[in-house]
Amino acid sequence: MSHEKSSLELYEFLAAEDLLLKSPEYWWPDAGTFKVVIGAILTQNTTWHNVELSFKNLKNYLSLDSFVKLEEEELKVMIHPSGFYNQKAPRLLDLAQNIQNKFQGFDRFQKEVTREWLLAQKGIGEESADGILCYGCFRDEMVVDTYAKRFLKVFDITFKKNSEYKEFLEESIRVKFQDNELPKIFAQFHGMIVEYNKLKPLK
DNA sequence: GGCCAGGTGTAAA
DNA sequence: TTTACACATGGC
Repeated sequence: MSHEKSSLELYEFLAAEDLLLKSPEYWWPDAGTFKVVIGAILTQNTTWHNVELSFKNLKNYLSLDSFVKLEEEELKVMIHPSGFYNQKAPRLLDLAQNIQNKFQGFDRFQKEVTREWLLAQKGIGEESADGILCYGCFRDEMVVDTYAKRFLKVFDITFKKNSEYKEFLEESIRVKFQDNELPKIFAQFHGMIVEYNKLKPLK
C-alpha cells in the first residue's frame, strides 16, 4: 500500500514548522539514563504530568543501583500518582533486577540490549521497547504511539498493525540518511510528532 | 461527573 | 489472530 506522502516528506514538513527547535537531538527528558526505562513504563496510558509527580517522589532512586533496592510496597506509594501502581511496581522491579543480572549495569544494557530481550520482559510492549531503545539507548528505532497514529491519520495514512506503522515511518528515512545519523533523526522525528500534537491538538 | 492520557497482559472467541 | 476487558490516577 503506497501513500501520497512518504515519511521523509512528513519529517521535512514537521521540520519546516519550526518543530525541530522544540525537539532537541534526543527529545525525551533525561535521554540516555535509566530514568527513561522507568518513565517508559510509568507513562503507559498515563499523562506525562502524572509521571512527573512520581519522579518527584523517586528523586533519590532514579539510578539503576538505587532503584533495585526499593521494596515493592514503598515503590507503589511513590508511583501512586501515575496509576496502575499495583502492576507497574512489580514489573518495574523485575525489569530493573533483570537488567542488573543480565547486563551488570545500565552502561552495558545500553550497548547490548536487544528489542527481543525487552519485549520478553513483562510490562514492555512494542511502544515501550522502542521508546527505551530510541531514547534510553540511542538506537535507530522509531516509536509508534498514539501521537504518531493520530498525526498520520491527518494525511489519511492508517494501518492495522503497529509494525506496519513502524515500517512506514522508518522506511524512507533509512534510505535518505546514513546509519549513524538514524538514532538522532528518529528521536527528533518522534519528538516533532508529539510537539505537533501539542501545537495543534488532534483527535 | 464523565472522559481521557506518550499501553500491556490475559482470556476468550 | 482478533477482540474485550482490567488496571487507576489527576486534570479538565
